[in-house]
Amino acid sequence: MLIATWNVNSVKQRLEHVLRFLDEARPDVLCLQELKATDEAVPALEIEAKGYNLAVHGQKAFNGVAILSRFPLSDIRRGLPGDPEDIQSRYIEALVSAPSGRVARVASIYLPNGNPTGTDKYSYKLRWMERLAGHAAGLLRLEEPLVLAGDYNVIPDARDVSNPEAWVEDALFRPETRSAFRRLLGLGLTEAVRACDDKPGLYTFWDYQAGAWQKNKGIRIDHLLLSPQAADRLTGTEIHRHTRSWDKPSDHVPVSVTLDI
DNA sequence: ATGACCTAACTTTTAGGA
Repeated sequence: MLIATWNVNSVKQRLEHVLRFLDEARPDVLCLQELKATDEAVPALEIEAKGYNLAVHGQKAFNGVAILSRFPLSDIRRGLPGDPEDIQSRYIEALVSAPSGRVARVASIYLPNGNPTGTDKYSYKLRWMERLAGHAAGLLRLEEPLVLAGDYNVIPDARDVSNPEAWVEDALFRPETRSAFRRLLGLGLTEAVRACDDKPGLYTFWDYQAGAWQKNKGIRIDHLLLSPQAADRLTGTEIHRHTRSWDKPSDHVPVSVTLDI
């Protein structure tokens, strides 16, 4: 089972890119973030015409997440539990049933950016990460293949950024942020890309500004976290960097895992 | 070169992103 995640920075602006990726990579499941569209505004017919089922948690103008799947979806949950006041659409999960009869539970996550630090935006990010840890702990007790995929807005390590000195005060790289990410891993989750490759300079995002792509000034912030039952079946990962050179690209590229499910 | 972008919206400027 090939499971991919991609922050598309507007699903309406990026529809042709999404359809092209579905044709090229043939993912069984694709998690999308930053739809920047309401449920009704997501181009469902075009996606379904490619043979995908669609579960959406949209929002006007900002945020918005979705799960696309070639296999049936059930147990769809919209919104991260833990704060009834939180109306931002940043979390959706579903149970994917493969033809083999095996299942995988998959979540599409758009973790808050948190900048600037020292504001309520940063405390919201840290609170959101604590809520995610609480929810993940519950999911792990199900002891099933689980993939928490998305834009975490976390640079886990200095080797995941081209110029770490410039990022030390940034909400994506601050010690508290990285510590919260490590706590998530400490629950028993495996970060898929690092389970397969420890090279520095694996990036998933390059800013639109200042020629970041041309200079390869990237950061790695899009991750797939696996339960033990998923990690046991991990056979490979891929960062689909070539999509960053497409015309009018997203600033993020897709990342995928292959699981023997 | 302390430069340089992109998106949505009750749009012609502002907020949010990372």
